[in-house]
Amino acid sequence: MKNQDIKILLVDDEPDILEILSYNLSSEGYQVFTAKNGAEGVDKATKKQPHLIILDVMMPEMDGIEACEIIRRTKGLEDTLIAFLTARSEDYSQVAGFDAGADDYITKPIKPKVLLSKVKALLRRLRSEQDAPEDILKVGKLVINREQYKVINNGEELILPRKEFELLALLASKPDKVFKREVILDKVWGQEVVVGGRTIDVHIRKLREKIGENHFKTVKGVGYKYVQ
Amino acid sequence: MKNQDIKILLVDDEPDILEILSYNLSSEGYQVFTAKNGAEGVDKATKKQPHLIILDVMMPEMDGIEACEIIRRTKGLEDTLIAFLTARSEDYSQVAGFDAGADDYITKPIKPKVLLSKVKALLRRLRSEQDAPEDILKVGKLVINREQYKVINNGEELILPRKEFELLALLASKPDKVFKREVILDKVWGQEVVVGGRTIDVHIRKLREKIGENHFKTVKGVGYKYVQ
DNA sequence: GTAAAAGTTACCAAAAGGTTAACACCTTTT
DNA sequence: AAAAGGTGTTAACCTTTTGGTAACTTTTAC
Repeated sequence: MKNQDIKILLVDDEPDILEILSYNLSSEGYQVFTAKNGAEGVDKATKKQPHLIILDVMMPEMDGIEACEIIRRTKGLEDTLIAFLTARSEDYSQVAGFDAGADDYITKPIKPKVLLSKVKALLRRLRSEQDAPEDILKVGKLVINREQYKVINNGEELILPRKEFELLALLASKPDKVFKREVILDKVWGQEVVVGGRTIDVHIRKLREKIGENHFKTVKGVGYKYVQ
Repeated sequence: MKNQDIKILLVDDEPDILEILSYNLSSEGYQVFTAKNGAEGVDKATKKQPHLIILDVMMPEMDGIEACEIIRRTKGLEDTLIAFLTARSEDYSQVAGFDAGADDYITKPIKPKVLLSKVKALLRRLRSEQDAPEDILKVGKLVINREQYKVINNGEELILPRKEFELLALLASKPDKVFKREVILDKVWGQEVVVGGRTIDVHIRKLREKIGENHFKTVKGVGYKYVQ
């Protein structure tokens, strides 16, 4: 995404601050909108759907924290980035602000360089961020990262093919539990798919080769289990 | 377990971070302790026995990974949950950290929502490990784990073939109750299967060999029962 | 004492799983 | 476009485990 496509909303009651920020951000190519108080800020946020909102904490009538809370509860704006503008001394507001859902702080007096680097950092996050808590499974020396489709065994990073990964993830999700062959087929292959009688075995074989022979126990007539 | 009963230790050299984390966790009701460096962290961990430790990776003197390794080797803290605080980019440390025994990662900059959901997820693990109702049957010195298809008799672990396991599980499910031969056939073999007249006897014989002669009483003309 | 029921043992066939190689089918690289 | 490589599956063959039976002995109940 280019800077020209990025919308930033500034909310502050001091026209000087608005002007300084606006100038600096505009000259980097960002689309800049402004609002003079919290209420107007909320209104413009809804209408313009900005990517980033820079909110002064101290404002008459509706302060930044209150505005932030409203924005966070507004549909379509839950994931909008919000940075607070605050005087360095106002320590209390930092805490309260993070609680309200702030993503970062910009302290006054504003240094253009710092401002721009913070904005860039925040927008970088916008691109990469997935808010879902990471899906990590750890069993002994084995770490399975479902999000990254990656396995670390004894500190060694492995990339497994999908079926092997899913089979491993299933078995390791409950160490020691025996998973019946039918359950494995259901969870890894899906209930409609029909595969031969040796298919699971072959995949187990590959996992034993890669992760270690002794981690996969066979329970004859039932299925397999993962043990540490 | 209520939040008031849960102890969380924060270890970071930056007072700001400690304050933000502390504020957010306290307001959820958790008991929060803090330490300013790795050494102090290890010390407080030993004294306070927290349920969860949030450790900054980058700290002067003793870093988080070193502290983690020490904690993992400390008696009584082997099962404490440990989460690392790390900058998103430091990918290498993820590998090293998991190797050192970390349970999860929290990336900076810290979003209170993400932090709290991660903490909740981790603590959910703590709870489910403790009070998950496992499929375990205990009869005297005999422990039958249906989920793991495993039997422990007098502390000795046995792996029984399926038919023997199921026969034992059936009889032990109601100690002293006599199971008629027809009932045993029905439950263990299934109603369609036809087997010879000595089949059950042979399996009982094998169980007597493995579990102990005197636990299996014959009731002539009726069936068998398991007694302690 | 006798017949029915259960115990015992050894043996065997079937079942289950292990192993390997080959194959179609993709995807990526050249 | 061809070559190379990866993936998922199957077929064929091998090994081990298992479940069951036959044949015989012992115990129990009447």
